[in-house]
Amino acid sequence: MSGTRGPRRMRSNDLTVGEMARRAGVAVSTLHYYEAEGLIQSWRTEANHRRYDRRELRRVAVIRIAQTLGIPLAQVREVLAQVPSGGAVRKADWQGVSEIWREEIDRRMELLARLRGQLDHCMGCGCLSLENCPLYNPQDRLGDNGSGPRRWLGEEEEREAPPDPLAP
Amino acid sequence: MSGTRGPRRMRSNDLTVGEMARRAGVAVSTLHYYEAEGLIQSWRTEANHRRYDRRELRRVAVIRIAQTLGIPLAQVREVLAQVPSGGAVRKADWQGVSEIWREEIDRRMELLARLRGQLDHCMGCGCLSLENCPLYNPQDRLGDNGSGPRRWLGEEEEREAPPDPLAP
DNA sequence: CTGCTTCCTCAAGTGTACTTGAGGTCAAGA
DNA sequence: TCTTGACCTCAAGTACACTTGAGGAAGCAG
Repeated sequence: MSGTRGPRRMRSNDLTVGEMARRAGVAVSTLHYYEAEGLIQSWRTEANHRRYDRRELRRVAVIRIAQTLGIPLAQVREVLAQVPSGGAVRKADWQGVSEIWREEIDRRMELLARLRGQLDHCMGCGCLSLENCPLYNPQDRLGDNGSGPRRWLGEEEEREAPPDPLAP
Repeated sequence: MSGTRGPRRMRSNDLTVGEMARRAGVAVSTLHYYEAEGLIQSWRTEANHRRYDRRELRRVAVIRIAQTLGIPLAQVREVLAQVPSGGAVRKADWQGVSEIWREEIDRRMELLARLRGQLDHCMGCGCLSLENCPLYNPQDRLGDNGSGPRRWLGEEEEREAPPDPLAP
């Protein structure tokens, strides 16, 4: 009756991986992964099954938001490190996270706005074919740092602080 | 004098890979890669060296813009396919691209704005800990399609059109 | 007790976007 | 002539964010 799919709980109201996965909208394997990466935490039952404090859901939500923004997990981890996983989570902690994220969002919105401007200007007038277009010749080199894919401008800026290649 | 670093050109004013790389702000290997992926084109000298029409620079610029936005190369390829690589490039072609991109940018800006709103609301009031938060429980499943990483919402939307998990 | 589902671990695979390295060609300058 | 630097190809490596698969244990329903 009260348990069409209310499974294997039988003790606290903590969540199983399956429940977490359903509720957070991610795969079970993703939660395993996040845990292995130190982004979320769980305790184990005697049978070695994971149990999650409901507050971990909040963390997963935040991680997902960040992913939507294209923010790498390493950065997410740093930010989340400010909010202790177990124990007394203060609202202020989350508000701190919110503010950091807001800045990130603002930064990206600004970038998008600038990009749109560039598109309108450069494409509209054809100046992309000329050398003085800021998109055309952003920095005279950008492509020789590090291995693997580079995600978004934030990363480059940290390495050698090359002024924003898309600056007006 | 006029050629402190004006190298191996000796015929047309087309660009070598090295020149392209410098001007576009990418690594030579990246240009090789883009070419292999069908995003840009070159012709070869007798020595089998690549030469690029200057217009290819425009393409690289566009690709880079798209990358900044996190748009996968596959999508970029589709869009660029509208603009023939060699031959008569009409300004209208590029304006078409510009418009598609603009939509993309607008979409993303809207998403960012909504995310910011969610952060302010959910984090500020703590509703992420409740089940009726749209971020908290986006779709009840999202994590079981396809392999590999999923980049951004656009991809999911195409697969099964799950209504935007971040809709208000 | 059988069957089903959920869970566990660990290793390996996947997709995207590149980079790195080995081994070699080609042309111009000291 | 020798060396240097730019170029070539092709295979393999790398980073990120996961997923898949093998092999097995736990727990509840009938």
